[in-house]
Amino acid sequence: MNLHSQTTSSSSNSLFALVDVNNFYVSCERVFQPKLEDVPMVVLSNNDGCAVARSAEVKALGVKMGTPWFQMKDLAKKHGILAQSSNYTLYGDMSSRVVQVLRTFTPNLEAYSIDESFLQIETVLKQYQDTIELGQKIKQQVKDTTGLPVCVGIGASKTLAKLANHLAKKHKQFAGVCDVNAMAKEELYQWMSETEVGEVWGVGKQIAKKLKAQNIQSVFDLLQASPQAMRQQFGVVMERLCYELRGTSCLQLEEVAPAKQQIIASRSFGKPVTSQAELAQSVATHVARAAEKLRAQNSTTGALTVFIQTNPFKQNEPQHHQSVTIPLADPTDNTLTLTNAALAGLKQIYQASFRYKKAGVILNLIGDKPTAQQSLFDDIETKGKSAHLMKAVDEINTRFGNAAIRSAASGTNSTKQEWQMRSNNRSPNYTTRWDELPVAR
DNA sequence: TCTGGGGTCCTAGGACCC
DNA sequence: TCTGGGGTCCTAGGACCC
Repeated sequence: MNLHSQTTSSSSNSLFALVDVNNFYVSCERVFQPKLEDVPMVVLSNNDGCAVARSAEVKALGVKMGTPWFQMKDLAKKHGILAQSSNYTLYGDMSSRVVQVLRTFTPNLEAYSIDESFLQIETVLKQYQDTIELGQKIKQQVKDTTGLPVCVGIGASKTLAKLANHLAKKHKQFAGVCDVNAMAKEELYQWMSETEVGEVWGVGKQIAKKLKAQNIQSVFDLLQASPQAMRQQFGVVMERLCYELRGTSCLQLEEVAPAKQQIIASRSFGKPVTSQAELAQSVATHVARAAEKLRAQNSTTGALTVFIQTNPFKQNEPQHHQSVTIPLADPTDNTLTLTNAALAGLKQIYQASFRYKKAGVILNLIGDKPTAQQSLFDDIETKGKSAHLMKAVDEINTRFGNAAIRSAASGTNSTKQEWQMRSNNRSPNYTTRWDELPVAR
């Protein structure tokens, strides 16, 4: 159907910059409390559970991301490490300010995460002597406008830009800006052989372990591995990654964020919870937050999952991790409707004997009809029997996938049917096939 | 005593269809 | 003993990211 969906686009002359704020949460706190500059510090997760950001001084002490605060208290005392509770509203606001500054350089920007953006810079370059000058300018501009320190990595693919950014952060001689594209091959290979394979974007703990077992230790080793062989062992994502490392860009800039497929709202409890009433209260809160996010992206949801779980770290206590998915007759964004569904679900899975440590809800948006999708459906209806139909269906396919086509082709009940089908664990019997489309021929 | 909260994509395998 | 072939769609789970 869509021949292009599996292929990857490549262009030999793309150039990406990755701009990443250093120790983002810590840096945000320091902007508003300058006295914290140079103070070794961490920012803590909810309930002040564990460190989600560490200042350079703390990283130097070997404290890992996600270390529980109680485990590092001794170290903290010894080195005067300061802990801050997190303030996500503040970080979100600072994040958009940074993006705003970056947009003044180019509109071809992907806000990849709260503290990172990819920029496509081939066309911007003309105005600068070289990439390093551009990088320095970006760095200076962000610092002057927001007070936040950033590093800039540049490369021919997103993966290489990531790697460059890593080098810029880690090695002082780059002064915060590193372009692996402009480097002599020998120098790049030198850096690559000094960098552990686990640093590559997309190579996590598990894969790094397996790679090392076959003596692929460094980024350079991976560069030399055959992409086909890597695909055989680890799948298509890994193959793509190999090409990216070789400078063939396979991952495009995603300037407009695709609509979410899933919205999660969950929290750990400070203390274990045993009563259903207490769980119900937190579940209701989570539903309200999730529904807000849902409306913010102009969607409705066709199903809702509630889950509760015990403390997985308490291995000597009885464990319980239960969830239930509730299909909704009509897709909705109504908080009250969703709350009722969630509480009914909670009732089903709750067991009084357990000490619960976490509760949450997941809105599953597959089967919903966001605004953009709806307009395409309208297109089919109005253009009816013409070639436009196939074109519109094709466009829906590329943009929204098969689920959307089924919805489009089989009418307004499709969502309901789809969820009934899911919950009964049956395959659909209403799937409309290409050759059955009512008006195509 | 105390251990975050989001997300995505891919694959394997089963059910089902013709 | 033999036991189609080609395909879709779903779920669960694994791996990854920040």
